[in-house]
Amino acid sequence: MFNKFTHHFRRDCHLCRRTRRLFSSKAGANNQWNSVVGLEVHAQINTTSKLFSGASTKFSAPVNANVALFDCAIPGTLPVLNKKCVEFGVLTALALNCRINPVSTFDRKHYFYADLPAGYQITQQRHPLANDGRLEFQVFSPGVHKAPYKRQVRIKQLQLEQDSGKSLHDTDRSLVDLNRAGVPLMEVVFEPDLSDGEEAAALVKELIAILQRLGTCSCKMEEGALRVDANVSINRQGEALGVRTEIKNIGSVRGVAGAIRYEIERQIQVKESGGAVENETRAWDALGKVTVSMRDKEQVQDYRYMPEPNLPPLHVAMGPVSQGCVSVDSLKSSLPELPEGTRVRLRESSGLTLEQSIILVNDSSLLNLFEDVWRAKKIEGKLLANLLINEYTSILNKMDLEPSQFSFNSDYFGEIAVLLQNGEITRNTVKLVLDEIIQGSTKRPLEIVREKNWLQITDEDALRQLCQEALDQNEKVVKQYKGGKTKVFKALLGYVATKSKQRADMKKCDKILKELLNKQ
RNA sequence: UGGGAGGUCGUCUAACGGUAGGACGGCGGACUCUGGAUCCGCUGGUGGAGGUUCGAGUCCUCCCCUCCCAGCCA
Repeated sequence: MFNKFTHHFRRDCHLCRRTRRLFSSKAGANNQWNSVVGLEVHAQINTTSKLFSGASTKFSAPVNANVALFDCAIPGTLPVLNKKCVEFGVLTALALNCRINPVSTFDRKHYFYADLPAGYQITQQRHPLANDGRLEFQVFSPGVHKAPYKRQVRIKQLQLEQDSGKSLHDTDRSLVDLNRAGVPLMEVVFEPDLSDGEEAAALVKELIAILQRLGTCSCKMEEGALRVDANVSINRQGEALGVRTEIKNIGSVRGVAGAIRYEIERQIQVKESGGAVENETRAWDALGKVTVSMRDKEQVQDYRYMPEPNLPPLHVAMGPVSQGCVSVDSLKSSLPELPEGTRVRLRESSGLTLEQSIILVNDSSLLNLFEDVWRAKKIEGKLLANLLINEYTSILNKMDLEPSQFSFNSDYFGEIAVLLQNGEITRNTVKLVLDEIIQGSTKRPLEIVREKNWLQITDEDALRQLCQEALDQNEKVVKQYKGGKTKVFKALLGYVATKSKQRADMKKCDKILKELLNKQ
């Protein structure tokens, strides 16, 4: 079930350098180790008010501005469950193919810390909102894995819980900000079905894409709206699973891959040198690119779980009669198309490649533009996708714009694509026309092309004339070519391209030039 | 981690998307020759993987690395 862990040596990889250094005295090859990775994801639910109080969840509010009496545990205050949180939780669980539990319950998880005024966190330990999901995702990391491949991970459970407050440590004192206390959280617990950091990062990316499509979480990791903890262990092929460590403080998708990659290597080194991996919590240090043991988490603490007496069991309606409960059926029917569904559809009905479908789904602006043009014009999908991914993105980059910051007229874009598809303009001209329009021209592409005389030159005689001129004007290069240095052929083509102002049909020129050279 | 700037022979530095050049170093040779001089020749490079293109150092995606500024570390 688990893939063999292999890490390909790269000279410029710091990890490889480190590994090689530490292994230098050992004959240890690391390729007989399996690595097993599981994730726990905390996602803040995208509601305007908190899980059990009416306080705002706004991120950048002044310190302690979003605190209801309940949030600071004033005696006598009671929790009131936010229905929206349940709906979003169920919606998310459905998207993750979970089994929704008709009845779930809340528990108190006790621990002592300054930013937890009640002394306990309300969570769903014993009977969570949903169980037993599964998610398929593509692992696409060019430069690490050659080709994209598919992976499936099981979801153990999805539960609702409160976020804690935040402590700010000064040099001589600590301050507490309770704005985050009670913010709704969905905790998604994945089964350890992954085998390396790249897969884990790909899973997090897919989860982010899904949550954003559903609108149930902003997924801004830099704001802590989505936090990932990873469990990592290694074992020899065929043997029992190893002792696992838990990694916290992973602040980015890249960090997910980096932290797990490092931790696997670290555990291999520990075991290869005769040591034992400890069951401990480690923190990812993104600067030093290492995981370090968190001393304060050394003692296993007893959370003293107990049922939350102030909240009744949570019922959700499974059938057609909802009786005021959250209705699973109606949420199910409101599920939008999920990212993987879009990718499959793009491949099957528009003929895109796997990579094209992944890139478009990663950017909703590009995707929308693609869909609009695709619906309106008869254009080959691959050609259109490449145009968007390469030429269009290139121009936006040059202007320092994100795709979402510019709204390109899809009608005009379609016209450009048709012009290219029909061979009326060259790919170089496509960029020029795109540029004109982004710079503010409101004319139709066809009009621009006509006005500027940018139509492609395909006439054989005209091209032959251009090619002959290239030979006549570049005797030295021709001599080099005849002498066997055939790569100078590019220089001759370049002459033609420049002379024609990039309007020549270069495929034809390539053929004609070769003919002329062989004739001489 | 975020924002900014970068990554081409060992080093420095060029190449509207069209033959990857030059300088220094290194190696070899020449100069009737001991010069730390001069000249000639050779050596050697696009951080990585995919993609677009007739053609990629240059365009697209992702990854890696370096520098600057600001953070973070219940």
